Amino acid sequence: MAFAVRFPKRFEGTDHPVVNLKQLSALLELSQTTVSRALNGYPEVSEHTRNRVLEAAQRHGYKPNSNARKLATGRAGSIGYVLPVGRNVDLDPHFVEFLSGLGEHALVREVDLSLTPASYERESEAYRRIAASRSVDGVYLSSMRNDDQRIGLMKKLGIPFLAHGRALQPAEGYAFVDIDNEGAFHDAARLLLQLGHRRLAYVNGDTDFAFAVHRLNGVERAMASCGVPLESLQHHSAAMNEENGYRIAMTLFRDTHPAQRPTGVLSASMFTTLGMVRAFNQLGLRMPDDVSIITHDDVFPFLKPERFTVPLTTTRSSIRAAGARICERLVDIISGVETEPVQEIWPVELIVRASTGPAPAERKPARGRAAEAAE
Amino acid sequence: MAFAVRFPKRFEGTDHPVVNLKQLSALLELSQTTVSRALNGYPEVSEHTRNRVLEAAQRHGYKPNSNARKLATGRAGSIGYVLPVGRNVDLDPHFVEFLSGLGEHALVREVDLSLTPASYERESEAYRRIAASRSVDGVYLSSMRNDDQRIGLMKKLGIPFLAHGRALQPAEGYAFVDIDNEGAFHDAARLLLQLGHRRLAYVNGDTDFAFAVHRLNGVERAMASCGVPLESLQHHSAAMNEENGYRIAMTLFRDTHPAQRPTGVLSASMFTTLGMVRAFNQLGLRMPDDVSIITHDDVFPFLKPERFTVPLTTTRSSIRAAGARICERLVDIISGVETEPVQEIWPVELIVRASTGPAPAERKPARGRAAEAAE
DNA sequence: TGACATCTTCAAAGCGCTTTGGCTTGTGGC
DNA sequence: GCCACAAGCCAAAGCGCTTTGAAGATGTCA
Repeated sequence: MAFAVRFPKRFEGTDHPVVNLKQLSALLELSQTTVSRALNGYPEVSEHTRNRVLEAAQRHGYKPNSNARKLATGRAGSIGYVLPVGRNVDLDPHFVEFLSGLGEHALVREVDLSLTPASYERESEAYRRIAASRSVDGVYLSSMRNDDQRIGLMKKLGIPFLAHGRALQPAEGYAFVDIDNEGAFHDAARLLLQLGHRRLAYVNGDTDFAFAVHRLNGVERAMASCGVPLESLQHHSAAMNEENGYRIAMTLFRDTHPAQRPTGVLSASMFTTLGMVRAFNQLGLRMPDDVSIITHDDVFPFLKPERFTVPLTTTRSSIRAAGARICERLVDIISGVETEPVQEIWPVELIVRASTGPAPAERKPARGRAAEAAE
Repeated sequence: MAFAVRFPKRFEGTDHPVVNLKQLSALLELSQTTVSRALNGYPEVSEHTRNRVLEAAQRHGYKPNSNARKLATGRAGSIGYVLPVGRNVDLDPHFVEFLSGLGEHALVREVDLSLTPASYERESEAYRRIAASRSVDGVYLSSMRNDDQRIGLMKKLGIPFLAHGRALQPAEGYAFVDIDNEGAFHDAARLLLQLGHRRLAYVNGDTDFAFAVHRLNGVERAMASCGVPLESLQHHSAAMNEENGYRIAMTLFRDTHPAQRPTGVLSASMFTTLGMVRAFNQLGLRMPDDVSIITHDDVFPFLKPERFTVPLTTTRSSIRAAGARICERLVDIISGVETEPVQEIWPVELIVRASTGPAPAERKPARGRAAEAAE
């Protein structure tokens, strides 16, 4: 409640002459009202006066004190995000891309982004504080969980919000921007099935998160409609990093009986795939001859699927674009432009590159290969 | 100056009963003064009263309005960062790790982080606005350039600040946290030289940034003290991503006369190295037999040097730890605990793994190999 | 007992802006 | 000539908090 640290009043040694509204209006021999209105574009001030005011403001470098303005208007001019922190909490590396997109639009709309750190356990407390202290005009949520508590909380607290992603069940009454994870992985799985793959593996993210469940649903739908038994899917769920990708690939390909090994793999992230490819190299498995792989790509400029030794087939959706869109819509929601909660689901492209190909020894149950690999 | 968007007054439909100081003090039949003091830990209020107040505040869910508090105190309770945005601007992926560290400490100190987006060209304008609008108590700077203009600007504007990294020349009169880039790359280069490597390459980041120059200095110092001519260093400078790593490795190893090819390589980032390793695989070069490589590792949990097929020798420094430290010191600077600008330079560990080994054909000027490779 | 210090509490004055309601002035219609 | 109306401007009242200066209550000492 109290600041944990006592800050001194004002910046130290700021001799920089900061002119405020009162002084500016005195200089102009106008009332504060008129000056304020002139600056904020209200109509009840003459063009002549407005120009005088704008010129003077420019010349004296007048900038309204943001805190006073926030107090007077009740608007913060910023959007909030509760940043999950903790010694063992890793932010998604795609967050920088998301931020880039968000920031790009925030620049246009002249809003700031306020990050409130909170441990997962005390998350709801952070939202309560945000609501009560009115420090932001609205928040966006991300990493939506299956039964995300935050949606109800936001409604209860009356905080305008927009979700990046959506919870599992009844997606009612709240606004979100999501991608068609189900469709993307359906299409990806279907491609593998069409190529003759019958033993599929899916290296998924944490299924506490709704996107992971949606994707799994997509895979299963594709399998069902091809008449492939769902039990044949080797599904692994873990944090999406290089390490787990490698580990799971080793489990799937080194520690599994040859006849059980998948020939087609779906991977939830580029980092996961990085680890899997390392495992493939180590095991001497070639793409796509021995194994086909399709990865979801959030578009990360530092690691591009087309730059892999074997360019990767991917389902692609730019998370940067999502960031920009979320900023745009959240501002619309806050400013009352968007009145009914819109639920936006983006289609996802399936981009075929060299990492996918026909299933090996399609018709005959892979005898030669299996024997060879068993050794 | 005006909000680009008109926000409605207050959150919509907030029926959530927000109790303010006035109401709380009325309930308690105390003055606002006393309640405020009780909550903020001032001594001039009796224990009994303080307890009553705290209990009532708790019960009614009182949270001070942050904007009012900011206005009254002149303190923002948050630290700022100007986020570089633009269609072609990519944030450093390590930023998420930095943020994690910063956030962890921000949680302890109860400060928020406010990101103000700005294009590179209008950066200084953003700082001016921050200064005039008093929206944050201080800022941190990162990606320091050789002759960074922001240092002078911060001083002129009177914004308390702390730099992550430092500018090149006279590092006087401002506070920073930096790592010993010079020493790190000196040590790394020296190791390669001690292993007999005589043709070194350094795939550096953009030399507009001071860290890149410091590192280059380190490499050159090591070479000089081993009596290796500086001209022999193949120095490439580019954005640190997979793509450039691959491209430059191809230039160095495929497009260069065998006798000129480096045997020891220094790489500025893990992403760069990812691309180089891809090139090595493609060219059939083995680490460390054909080429030794040392990479700088900021510690990125999604991509670990020890998880490469050939575990990488690295210079290591946790950027997450830097984030936490920067938050800590910035708050100290703001609150007046740190009075003189402290310049902190962290040592960097050199961690030897399998990607470094003796130079191939050390004594005899690599005849067999060269001929072979030439083919 | 009076003078004085100490402990609690309070009323009121900001912080710098926005916004309400009202006051002048000028214009046009009748 | 009078009224209605719009345009342009202003004084003052907030927004919800902190903090100053002062006052009342209580205790202490000579």
